[in-house]
Amino acid sequence: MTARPTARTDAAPSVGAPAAPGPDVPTPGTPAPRAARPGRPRSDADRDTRGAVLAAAAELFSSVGYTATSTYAVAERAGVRQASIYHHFRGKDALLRTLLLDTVRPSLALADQLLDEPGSPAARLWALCDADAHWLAAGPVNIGGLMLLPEVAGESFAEFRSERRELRERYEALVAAVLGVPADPAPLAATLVFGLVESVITARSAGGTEAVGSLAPLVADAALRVLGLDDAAVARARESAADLGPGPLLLDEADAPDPGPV
Amino acid sequence: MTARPTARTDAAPSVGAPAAPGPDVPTPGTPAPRAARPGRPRSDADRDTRGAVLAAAAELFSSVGYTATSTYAVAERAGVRQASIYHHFRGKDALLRTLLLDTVRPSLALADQLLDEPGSPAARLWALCDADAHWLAAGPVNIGGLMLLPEVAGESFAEFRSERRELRERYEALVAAVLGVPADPAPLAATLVFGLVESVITARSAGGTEAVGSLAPLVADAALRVLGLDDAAVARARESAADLGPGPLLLDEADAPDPGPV
DNA sequence: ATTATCTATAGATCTATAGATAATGC
DNA sequence: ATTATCTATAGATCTATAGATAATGC
Repeated sequence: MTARPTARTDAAPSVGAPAAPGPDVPTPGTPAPRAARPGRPRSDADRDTRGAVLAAAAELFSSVGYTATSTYAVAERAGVRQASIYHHFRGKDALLRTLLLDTVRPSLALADQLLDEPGSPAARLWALCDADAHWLAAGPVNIGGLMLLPEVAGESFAEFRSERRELRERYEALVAAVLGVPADPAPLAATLVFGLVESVITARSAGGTEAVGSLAPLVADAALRVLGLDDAAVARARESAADLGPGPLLLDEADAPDPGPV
Repeated sequence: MTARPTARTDAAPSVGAPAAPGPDVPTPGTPAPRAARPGRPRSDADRDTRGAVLAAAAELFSSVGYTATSTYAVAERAGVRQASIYHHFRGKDALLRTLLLDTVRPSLALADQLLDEPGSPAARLWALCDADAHWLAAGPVNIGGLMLLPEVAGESFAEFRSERRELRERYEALVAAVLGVPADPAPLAATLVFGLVESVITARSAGGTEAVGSLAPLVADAALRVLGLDDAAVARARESAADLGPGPLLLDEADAPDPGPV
């Protein structure tokens, strides 16, 4: 008889309210500048409906959850009607699938680049951890939270899981190289390194963006310490990581969301 | 028009099927030994409906998700009818609230005990990390996954979040003691230590129980390495942790689920 | 003709309550 | 009288499709 809890906000969106003080709470960033009128809208180069839908889904899925977020809520935040989502995406799962692949692919590309590069394994692992941790800490939403959603275990997201397994294998290869052991029985320590990087996600969930602002290089340092490197070796790796090509810098630029009108 | 995806299994529960090879997939552990007949059942000391409902909820919430798990699915797995859940719990959220508090409270009790104990801070932090990591790795279900559910940010779970914040403060105090710095501006390294312990959860989600079987002491070692201790200091802490009272042992006993009839 | 949006809705859940039924234990 | 279970269902969503509408761009 009672209403079941939902993400849907039928009441006015209370734009002026102070909003919950919690971390990374989805605020009504784009207050839906949409003409609720049938028919194709007049051409507008600045309007990117597909991107707006994806951005809204990223915010809501990562903070509220996948199943707990209705397509209605995504549409409202994106400034379109619920049914319009289906013009751009096959279904709700296609939204999450797109977001997940967009998240893992830049990391995988950087990992591949670093595996080919010359230089000490420690420096390259440092660079990879720093870049991934920074990417997770500094993005406009806690995008990494998408990977932790239990629904990602479903079959719709097998391709993402496969690419993520590949990323993990890159970490394992680099960790093995740092330890000077064969990569085939994957070193258990790789789990710890991978977990250190991922810990940015949960720290950000709990403490908000500011709690992880300067965390990335500490994560990278910690990864090498876990592998048994001493202070001097860690410092050396950190410094040579700076000379490792433009990978991390390019990644940084992708952080900023599309600012809209030019 | 099309059915929306759901956790509900209307078809026969395929008990004999090999089940998905994935990690920690909820298998029909207790195949519902229930008499589907109205009226209070005859007294049975071995029947623990409340416990069965909680166990079913833990399995499904941690693997499928909170919103994605229907009360119908919980009841089916527990061997009762959907409405019977409400005789034992106020609502679906009370299920998750109970599970979360049952998860954090033993950890918090152990942390309090270790904070009072004499002995080196490093040894006590080692003991805490090992116990928590073991607890997360060895329980019958990946219970830690409950903490990572996005729905836990909701107001129904404020009490859990508060207790968890307290646990985090215990970690911060121990980390500060190990580092020899004041505890008030909480050391950033505590985030890394906390994250290392939590990484057991995501490692288990991805790789199953066997992937984290022997991880706990490695996590504890890694926590101290992250704080800058060298091999010798870590080894010393690990050994003195063994003499630190019965805390971890008591916790171990709580792992086993109620085996049912005696 | 194609594309991009909207309105309306079918059909499928899902949660929580109402109320019947039957055993318990004072 | 109380407790523990069940059957049945009200009322509230939620997803995806059908089909109308209007601008685009060849």
